[in-house]
Amino acid sequence: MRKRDREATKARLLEAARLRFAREGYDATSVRDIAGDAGVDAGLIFRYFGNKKRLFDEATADIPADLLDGPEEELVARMVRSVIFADWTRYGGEHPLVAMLRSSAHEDTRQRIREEVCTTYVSALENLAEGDDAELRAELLSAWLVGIGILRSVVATPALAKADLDDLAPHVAAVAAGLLGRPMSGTTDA
Amino acid sequence: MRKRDREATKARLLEAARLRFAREGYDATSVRDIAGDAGVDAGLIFRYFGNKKRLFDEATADIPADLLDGPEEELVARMVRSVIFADWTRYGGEHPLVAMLRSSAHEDTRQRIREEVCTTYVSALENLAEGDDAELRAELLSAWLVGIGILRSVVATPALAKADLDDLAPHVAAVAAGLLGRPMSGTTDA
Amino acid sequence: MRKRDREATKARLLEAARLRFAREGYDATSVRDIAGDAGVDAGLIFRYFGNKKRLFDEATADIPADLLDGPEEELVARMVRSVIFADWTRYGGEHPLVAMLRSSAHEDTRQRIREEVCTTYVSALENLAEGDDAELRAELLSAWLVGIGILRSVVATPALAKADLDDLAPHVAAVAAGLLGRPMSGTTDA
Amino acid sequence: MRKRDREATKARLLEAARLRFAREGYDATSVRDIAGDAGVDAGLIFRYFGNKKRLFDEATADIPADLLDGPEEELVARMVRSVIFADWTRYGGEHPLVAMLRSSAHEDTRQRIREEVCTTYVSALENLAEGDDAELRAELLSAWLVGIGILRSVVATPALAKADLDDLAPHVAAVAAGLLGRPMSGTTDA
DNA sequence: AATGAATGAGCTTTCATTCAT
DNA sequence: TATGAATGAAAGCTCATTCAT
Repeated sequence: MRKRDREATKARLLEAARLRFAREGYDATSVRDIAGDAGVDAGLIFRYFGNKKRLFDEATADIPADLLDGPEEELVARMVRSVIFADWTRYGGEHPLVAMLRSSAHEDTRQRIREEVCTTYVSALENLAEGDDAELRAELLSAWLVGIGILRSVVATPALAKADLDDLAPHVAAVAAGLLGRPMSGTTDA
Repeated sequence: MRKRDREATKARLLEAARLRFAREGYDATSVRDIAGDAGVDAGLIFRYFGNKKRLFDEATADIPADLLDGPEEELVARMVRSVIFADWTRYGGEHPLVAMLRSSAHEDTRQRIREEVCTTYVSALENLAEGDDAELRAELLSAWLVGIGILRSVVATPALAKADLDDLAPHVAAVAAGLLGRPMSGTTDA
Repeated sequence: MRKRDREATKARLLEAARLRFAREGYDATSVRDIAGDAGVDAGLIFRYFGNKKRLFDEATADIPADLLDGPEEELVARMVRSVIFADWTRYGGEHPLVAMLRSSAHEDTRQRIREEVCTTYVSALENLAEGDDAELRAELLSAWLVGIGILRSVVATPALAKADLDDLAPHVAAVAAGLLGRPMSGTTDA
Repeated sequence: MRKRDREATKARLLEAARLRFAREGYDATSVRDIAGDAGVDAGLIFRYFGNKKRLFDEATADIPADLLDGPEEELVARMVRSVIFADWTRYGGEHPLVAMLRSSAHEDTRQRIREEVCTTYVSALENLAEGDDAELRAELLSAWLVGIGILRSVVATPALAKADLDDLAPHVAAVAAGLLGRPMSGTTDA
């Protein structure tokens, strides 16, 4: 029996859910796993969140988006940092989008990923792209970010897994410039 | 006659397994689904393959690799074509790697994807990259391919979903050149 | 004041319990339903009544019995009126006995129905029956009343569901007379 | 492990289901109870019947109706015999309709009872009733049969519980004649 | 060797009930 | 005392897997 503090318990359940869902995906995670991690009874999940799906939605709902704060030419660099160097401890060390891709068997989840990718990444990049087919180029750049996230944390290829932001900087600059048609910085100030 | 049937049945099971696993992922696919698709009893899966996991491994083992046939400067273009335009009917229309990522909840699968990505894509690209950190650059390019495959078929972002090879050609050339440090073609002959 | 509230809350819980149990039966009614209807926390049910079963017993304990007030020859007519035309709003519009039959899965409840039927209906009718096997005839008449209640409100057969007391009057007189061996009225004064 | 005979197992499950549902009602019966009674695993219920509700429907579907075979004036007597003296061992010793009333919390079941009562009892009796409001009188007689069944086996009132067909014969004749407006026999040949 | 009946563990979810505050 | 957080035992149902025939 726990601290009998509703908000704290909800928070612990969300925390545990985030980690499990991120690491193992929706189907491979049972509500008992999550409740066990949180140290409470599984029944509380249903009392507090209604059902497993809603817990998932709530647990993966808080993708932060402060990407727009800062100089335009550093946007891509900020995105790379966000995708692979930010502290996503709560999502098992991975970017939430990469984590959610684990659960992409369900169309619902795919739709949420799509919206997230489009509103957060593609639309921001689209504004920077010169010329026509800006949307396509923005998506191609987003694809790169997603691919980097996956290769680094899901697949764990050797070089990417141990690279740091400085290692990536020149390549970020090169690819971003090539796709957006304008010079971009590979590093960030922060 | 007996042997024939056995082999034919195994083949049908593998075929069905490939499609189901690709489209719905490992967890969301039941052995009964697969057996049903193949028109045989589920018991045969255990007789022939031992268990579900081994069926999965066998079903996803045949990623073909004729990528090296052809001019070097078209390698990346061939890879893009392979990732998103080849006829992966047997894998539900997606590249096998993308399909396998659906089932990446299990470390086993991740390992297999890693091996595949490294031996087939990274190593081939590494040979083309000039200068040091060739491996990292090869991985970054592989990441792009993987990301494109995912955004196109899993996430289905609008522009990528309807792009064809010609739309991508100039961007392929630009990015590949930027990362590999040498001029690359965006199209293929074939 | 404290006591007042406690009593008022108990009363509201009993009220809500009566309706739910009557309409949906014991098993299909949850203590949270009842507490919700009464606007209080479910815990109070256990504080006040001990457990669900005792709440049920208490909620269904007050079957009124003013059937004996009035002329003897109108007794059966009064019973019919009581069974199907009285205002059993508190029991979901049905006679409490019919409502309790919904919960007759438990022997306890059956016993309580038996006592109620025997003390309230059978014994009153037995006094009116001429000749021997008076008890049997009284029970047969009680059976009719129960059957009418059930067909009317549980099963909802078409003719009975829309009949009023006048439609039934001649048949009540005929059957009562046939079973009791003496002339009975089919209508009541009230 | 049992005899590995699908039909025999299905039959045993239906048998066990009939008894449990009849005695305890739908809600109070668990699929594990039924499977336990039948000596097999509960999973088979879902394999063979789909779900609990369909098992219930199938288990209670076989209400026989040979009531029309025989002389018209003995119809009511045959019905009484059917309701309370036939060997309903498979339904826990009660007439299936009475047994189904235990599960009348669900509108589905009520509807099935209504149809059964109307097509089997009311319509047969309606043909015998003279004059107008024949339907109402047929329903009133059906109500009596239902009431008798309930008082005898659910409530178990003393006189009815130990009566035999001969004890009831004169009363059957009297009530049937009173409601149908024509002489009826209280006994049957068979 | 092949079929499909049977199994049992585990899933999400509900519910009566307890107990800390 | 009263609130509501927490619990644990079931419930219906699915699934990979085994094994008699």
